[in-house]
This record gives sequence, C-alpha cells and structure tokens, in this order.
Amino acid sequence: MSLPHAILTALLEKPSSGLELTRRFDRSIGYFWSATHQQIYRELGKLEAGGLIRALPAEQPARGQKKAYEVLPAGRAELARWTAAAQDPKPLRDTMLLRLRAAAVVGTEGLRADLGRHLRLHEEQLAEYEEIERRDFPPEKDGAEDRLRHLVLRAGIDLETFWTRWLRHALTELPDLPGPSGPGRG
Amino acid sequence: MSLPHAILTALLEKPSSGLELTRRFDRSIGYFWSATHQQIYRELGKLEAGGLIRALPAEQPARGQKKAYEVLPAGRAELARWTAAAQDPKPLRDTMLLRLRAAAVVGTEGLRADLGRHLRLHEEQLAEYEEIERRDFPPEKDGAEDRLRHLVLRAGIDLETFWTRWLRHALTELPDLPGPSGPGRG
DNA sequence: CGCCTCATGTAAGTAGTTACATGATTCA
DNA sequence: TGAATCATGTAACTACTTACATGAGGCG
Repeated sequence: MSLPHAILTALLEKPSSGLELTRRFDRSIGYFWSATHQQIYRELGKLEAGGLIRALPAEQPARGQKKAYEVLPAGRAELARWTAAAQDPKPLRDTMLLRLRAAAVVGTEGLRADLGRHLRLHEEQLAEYEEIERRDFPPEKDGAEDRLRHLVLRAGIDLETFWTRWLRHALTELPDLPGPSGPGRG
Repeated sequence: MSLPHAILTALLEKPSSGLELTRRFDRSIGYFWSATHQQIYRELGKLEAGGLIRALPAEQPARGQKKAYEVLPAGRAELARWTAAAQDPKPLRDTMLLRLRAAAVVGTEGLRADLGRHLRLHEEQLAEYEEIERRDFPPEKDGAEDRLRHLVLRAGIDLETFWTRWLRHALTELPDLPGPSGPGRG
C-alpha cells in the first residue's frame, strides 16, 4: 500500500497530470519507488474516487486531454497518518544473491559476465546520484530545508556504493571457483 | 520468476518436504528470498507437474502425510540456465525512504519512533548474521568450498551495517526538523 | 472423546507487469 | 491526409498475501 502514498507525496510537491507524474517517477521518486504509467493512472482513479485528490477543472476531461490533479485535505491527512504509522521493514529480496547461492550448487558458468554487467549498471547509478548531490546539495548551502531529501539521496548513494564494492569483491572470488559444471569438468 | 529457482536450490542442497522447506526458508535462503508455506506448496505442485522435481516414493501420498521431493536432471539444468542468464537488477523499492520523502511535505510527527524501532530490528538482524559468520565461516578454516555462501552472507552483513548507520544518522537529523505538522505548529 | 500440533493444501484478494487500445495534437 | 507523438486508459496475467480448510497423530 505504498503507491498511493508515493503519488500523494508527488502531487503535494506539485499538482500534475498522469504523464507528468510518470516522468517525475522516472526521475526522482522512482529512485526508491518505481511505477509504470498504467499503475499511476489506475491509482489516480482510485484516489479520486476515494476523495483524496481531485482533478483541476481546467478543460473538458476528454480522452487524450491532459488532466491535472491536486491533493485534497483528506489526502494530506491520509499521507500524514501513513507516514507516522509503524511499519515493519520488508525482508531483503535480491535475485543476484539467490543466483550466487544457486551457483554454489550448479556452478558459476556464465554468472561472471552478468556480475560485471551489474557492476557497470550500479556504477552508472552511483554516478547519477552523485551528480544530483553536487547539483542540489552543494556543501556551502546546506540549509535545514532540504535535509530530509538529502538524507534519502545519501541512502541511495551509500547503497550503490555498497553494491559496487560487493560486486568487485565477488568478481575477485569467482574465477577460482568454476564449480561442478564449470570448465573444471565440462 | 525466482521462487521456483530458490526452491530448486534448496532441494539440491537437501531433498525435503514442504514443511521442511518452509523452515529452511525461514532460516537461511529466506534471508534474501522469503516465502510463505502457501507459496512453497503451490510452487512444488507446479515444479512436479513440469517434470523438474519428483516426490520421493516413501509412504502413501495422502493428505497430512509428509511428502519429500528431489530435483530431477531437468530441474538442475533449468537452475543452471537461470543462474547463468542475464537479468537486470531490480530498482530499489523502500518504504522508509518514501516515508521520509513524504515527511518532508507533511511533517515528521510520529516518524522518529519508527525510525528507532527499525534501527533496533536491523541491529538484531546484523547480530544474527554475525553470529552465523562466526559459527560457519571462522577465519582459520576459510576453505574455497563455501566461499560463495560466505560472499552472500557478507552482502547481508554489509547491508544491515549500512541500514544501522543510516538510521542512526537519520535520527540525528530528524529532531531539528519537526516540519509543518510537528510541535512547531500544533 | 476432545483438543492440540503437524502437515498439506484451497480460496480470495492485492499489487505489479506486459501488451494492447484510443483519442488528440503536431507536422510534413 | 497520413504518420508520429502525446496522453490516457483497458485487459490479461503473474506474484504475493491473508485467511481459512482438512486430515493425521499424539495426549489427557
């Protein structure tokens, strides 16, 4: 039940249409809660039906027309309630770790290439986050204003830093261990 | 499509019944790919129907009877194929980061307590991982055998270390910033 | 027998993904 | 006018979650 609250947050930051939301999810909020446009349109419909947001009455709401939404007081209250409510952290779920564990049984053949590819992808993501930090949070003007947003960005930077380090380490460990179906046998 | 492969890995490590798998998911594989017993039983049925595993013909397979499964050659081949195939990393999806971003808009009221609770939970998980490392991977007998499994455990340890550090940092940043609905206003 | 636990399941609902449909606008 | 793109949506499917059902065996 996080997508509606992600949308409420985005709409409070700036009233938007479905497509604008989709683009903003690609850029900023989607860095830690991604969503496709199909999810967003469906959820906008539910939020409107539930009285948490409303369409800004600009033009006729025909198909193919831009339709912008804003958050109603009930929506802001719901977001505040959800933000403060206790929620258990989700257990880790990571396919690459699972594949490594599987490779311990069926062999590491082919896995090395994808580890290298993941390393490159995480390096790119890290570079993107660091660029955002340089642009939006330069050391001289670290006002209290955006401290929370900076905190969230730091989590992204530190997580990508972890992955790049861990993947590099994994690549040094891997070649010595071809495993049962590796070149040592086949 | 990871659950069937998680189950194949677990069954290759040791043939098991549904309940035994459920328990092992709670302990070890579930640390990075959790699953409930409902998911596991359903998936066991599919894997058996697909000819990737088979029930060990011990007793009559009546309801309420233990039923153990083992992996067939086709299952091992499928797991090897999946492990080696390229897969894109899933984008980060974290509710706490979303809540912090929301708190920047609707205020941090109530969030602080749950940050502290999450810190405790992550500290506990970290302690559990470190205990496993002491028990299963002592420095003196670091044979090449279990290096991959150790690598996976290190990822868990480093990730929990990251979260505890980040949450402590977040707690130092939070009280200065009650936000629009915090004590500064209400 | 009645109750508890073990063990295996079924059913219904929610969330997310993938593929496709349709109207409006722009531009050659 | 036809093609490309913008913008909003529908439909079908897969994965996961939550709640409940059922049989077997042990115990007082």
